[in-house]
Parts: sequence; C-alpha cells; structure tokens
Amino acid sequence: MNADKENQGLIGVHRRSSATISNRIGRLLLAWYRKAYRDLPWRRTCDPYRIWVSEIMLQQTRAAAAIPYYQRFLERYPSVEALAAAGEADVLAIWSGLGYYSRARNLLRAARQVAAAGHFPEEIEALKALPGIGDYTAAAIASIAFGRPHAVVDGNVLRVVARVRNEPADIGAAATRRRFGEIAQAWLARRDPGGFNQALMELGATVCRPRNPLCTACPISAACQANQAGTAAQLPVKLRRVEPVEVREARLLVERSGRVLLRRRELSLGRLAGFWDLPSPDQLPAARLGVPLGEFRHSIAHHRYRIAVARAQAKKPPAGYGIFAWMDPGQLERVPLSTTARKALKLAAKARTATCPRA
DNA sequence: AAATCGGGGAA
DNA sequence: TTCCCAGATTT
Repeated sequence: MNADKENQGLIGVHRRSSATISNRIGRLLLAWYRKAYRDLPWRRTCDPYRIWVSEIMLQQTRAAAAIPYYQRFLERYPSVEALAAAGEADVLAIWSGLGYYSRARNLLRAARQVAAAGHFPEEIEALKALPGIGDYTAAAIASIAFGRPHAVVDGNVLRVVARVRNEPADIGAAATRRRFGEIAQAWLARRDPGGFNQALMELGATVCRPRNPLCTACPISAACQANQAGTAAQLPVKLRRVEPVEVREARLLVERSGRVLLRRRELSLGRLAGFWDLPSPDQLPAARLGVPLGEFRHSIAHHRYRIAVARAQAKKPPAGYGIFAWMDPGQLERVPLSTTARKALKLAAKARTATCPRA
C-alpha cells in the first residue's frame, strides 16, 4: 500500500525502472518456487479453513513440527463448523504438545465467530478482526486463499529483505519491520500474490537460511546486495536478546493400579490454564517420597526448566490443593496434557524398562 | 517498546 | 549450548 503510493509519486522513468526491478524479483521467485517447493499438506488445498489452520499452527513453529498436528486436527475438525461445535478442552487436547495454547483458544473463538457469521471473511481487515489473526496471518490467508495482493512479513521475509538490500537495521524494531514490509509489498507479484508470498517464505526457509545461506543456489542472488558485499551471513541484525531464566522444579509420579495421579491447573492461570500435569511436592504434602526417576529439561520462550521426577505414594489426593484425577493411558490422550507431564511419564517409562526389562 | 507465551529442532 | 521458527497479544 505505502510502496504503491511512493511509486505513484515518482516520475515515469523512475517508476518504470523501479517496477522492472520489483517484477524481476517476483518473477524469479515464482519460477523458482514452482520447481523447488516442498510438498506440504497445506499446499494441497485451497480451502480457506485449512489454510487458516495451517497458518495458526505455523506461528513460531517449524513446518515439520506442525505436520502431524495439522493432520490430526483436520481429521477431527474437517470444517469450520465442526470446529465451532467443539469444546475448548477437546481442542486443547488435540493441540497439546504444540505449545502457545492461546493459538488454539483463539482459533476456536474465531471459528465460532465465522460459523455464526455464516461465511469466511476474505478481506484483510475483516480477517485481522478475528482473534489470533494479526498482520502476518491476515495477509497470508488473504493472499493464499483469496488472491488478495498483500505481502506477508514473517521472519523469513525480514531475513531475505535484509540481505537483498544489505540492510543492517534491527529487525526487532517496529519501524524496520514496517519498512521491510513495504519493500516486500513492492516486490509482490500481482498475478499470484499467494504464490509469491509462499515463494518468498520458502526461499527464506530452504535457501536464504539463518545460518549457512545457500547463495549459490539462490534464484535472486544476482539481485542480492548482501551476496555482492559478502555480508549475507551477518544479516539480519537482531539487537534485542533476552537472557534466559533458569527454573528448577519437581514432579511426583504417583501410580495406583495402572493409573497415574494428575492435577489440573487452575482455570484462572494465564498459562496452561486447565491443563493436567503431575503434582509437585508442595501440591501433595502428604505424599511419601519414593525413588527418584531422573530429571529432564524443558524450554519455552526464554524460560529453561530442569524438572526432577520422583516416585511417590499417596492414598488419596489432598483436599484444598486443587482438582486431582487418576487417569489411565487412554484418558491421557483425551485431555489437555502439559508437555512436562508427557516428558515426566516418558522418563518414568524409560526408568521402568531399565530396571525391569520384562515390563 | 517490551514482555509473555509453559515448544522444539537444527547446527 | 544457541538461535529462531509462516507471530499475536498484553502490558
């Protein structure tokens, strides 16, 4: 939008020159993408709902990690109406393990809005009005599902733009993201906005990678100023860097006739609200501690956890310490289960086979 | 503008 | 280990 305004303000010869360069990048990217694209599940559909689900799952998540979740999710909820009719706990159960659970909650809320409206929004502003859909996702859905001419700005795009223009500006700054977005918008191939956006992101994911960029295999290396300057590996510049916080915690594994004791986190909590996890020692004060099973690491954002797991015995869950339940393996798959619980159970299973090979 | 989100994989 | 991923939302 802004790039268009800028172009309109230029005199003819400059405008044509600028447009020629822009179109060349768009054309080269589309031609390359047709041959080099990865055959990912969400690229086999034009269904806006499926494209939407993929874009939400792909937020801050690699394609490889999202694929199994995407398949299961659409098997369970094949349409926006099916999703709108689901309960939140069921949706979170399917999502559990993928992280950033507000994505799932917002997706469900938005699905209910879309189902109630009776139609899927096609304009970028209407898309952005839905919960969980911000600038990137709105542009992605509008362009890929509906052919609207909006350039996406994600981590890949920021990296490619920084290198092509040899720009050392901090990509963490809002002003830089806006400016880089205008550059991507100027590159956009109007005949196929969705294809162009996917091509630009695919280039960032497979060729113009964060480390060890494959410049010799790049379809736009001739237009890349960082490639000419030899600075590609130093770009993009990202100044803000938060120090990770180390946290040590403990969990208790209490088993009784094939079931394990779990505790549900309060619904009022901001994070993992309503998720089930193994109880910690302070949540099970009467438990008799058993053998330690080891510890595992867990990381999210800038938190790094080391969680020790020990066996324990308890006759019954204590009153006043929250909601507890004994669950069998089948139940565990049907509730929102925290990844720490999953890792703790895995650790226990490993300890079991190590000490008792028959089991 | 900066923090938060309770994942995870590649190098 | 570190970095950062098809980011959005809240503070």
